[in-house]
Amino acid sequence: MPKIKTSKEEVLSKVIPMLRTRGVQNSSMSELAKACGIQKSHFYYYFNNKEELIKEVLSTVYSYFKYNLFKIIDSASLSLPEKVEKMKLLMGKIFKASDGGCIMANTALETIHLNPSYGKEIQSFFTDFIKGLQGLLEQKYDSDEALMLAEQMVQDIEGGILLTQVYNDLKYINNAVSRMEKIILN
Amino acid sequence: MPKIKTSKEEVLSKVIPMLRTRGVQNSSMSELAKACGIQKSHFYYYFNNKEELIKEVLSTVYSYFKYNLFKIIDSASLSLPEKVEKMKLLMGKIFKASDGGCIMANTALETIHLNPSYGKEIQSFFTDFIKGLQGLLEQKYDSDEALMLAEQMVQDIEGGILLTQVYNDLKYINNAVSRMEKIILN
DNA sequence: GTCTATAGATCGATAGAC
DNA sequence: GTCTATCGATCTATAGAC
Repeated sequence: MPKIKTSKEEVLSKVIPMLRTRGVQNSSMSELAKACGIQKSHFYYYFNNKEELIKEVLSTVYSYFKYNLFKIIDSASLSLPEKVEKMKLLMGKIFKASDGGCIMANTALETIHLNPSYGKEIQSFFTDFIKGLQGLLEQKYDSDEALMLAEQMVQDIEGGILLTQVYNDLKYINNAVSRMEKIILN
Repeated sequence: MPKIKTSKEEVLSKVIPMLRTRGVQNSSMSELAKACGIQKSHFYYYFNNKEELIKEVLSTVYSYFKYNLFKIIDSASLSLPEKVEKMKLLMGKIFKASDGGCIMANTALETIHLNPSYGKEIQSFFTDFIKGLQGLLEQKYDSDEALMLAEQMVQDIEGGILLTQVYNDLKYINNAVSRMEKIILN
């Protein structure tokens, strides 16, 4: 029997798009395992239970987002338009609308009133998202106004992700991103 | 056992807040029945299956929203500020953030990639929501710009409902509503 | 592969209104 | 005696977990 090593990272990367489209409650451990090409029992070798799996998924997404976001924002070499362009690419990766939208928003709405244990990661994600945009805006606006605008942008984008899925039409998320770009670049 | 008549409407009204907070998948027929003070089996006297129950819930919410929305928008006797004020009240009823936010958005994100049968009602809801706001805006903007602004408002509000739940802080939805008010009233 | 709990769903029975 | 609202018991499938 050849031992093919499946890494935890590999499992997580296969599980994330599944959870993003199907949601937490609608994804059974069996389905998730099958999507990874492993036995369900092997899943419990990596994760003690489903809740732990979800937590690791959320913290994986969060870490990835946070690292790349601040790499852009804090870069000394990038111009503002270049930063905006890279932000758009990053958001495109995180918010695959055709693929279920924003896993943070989806998980928040699905679980927040039932299992608060995911709340910390979700809050951190949105806090950093807002902070990142605020940072870009502070080149042209004072701190308070930058914060308010950043919050508005995140709301616009998340609402756009919702409508994009409801109507299966990318224009809503695209419009939100255009508005963001226009305000940041003046 | 005495014969106490429970109406379908009564059942729906008790089930709606439950579904709004807990979501579709997280609300079992037993729990829903218990919340109504009836046996699970009696639920199937009113609804053939869970899917039918959810459909009736969504169409109840949609009908209520649609009727009241256009009663405000199309009123000949109300001034624009009065209309905005009444809109705010209506939205407050539909989007009880402390009670789970927007059942249409929640259900959309939870089910859209799994059970498209709820899609029609959800789309109609958002279409009317946008149309209503567009109607108010057309007193001051041309039709195209009014539509774009209305879409932006809905996205801002829905994103605000999300953040309000994530942070348990009403400021996000309140800010979105303030922005809406300001733009409509100039 | 097996455990246990629970999901959605169905059935038959019963108590009263007509 | 039938019709209507209700309940308790039960079935089958599948969930998470080991």
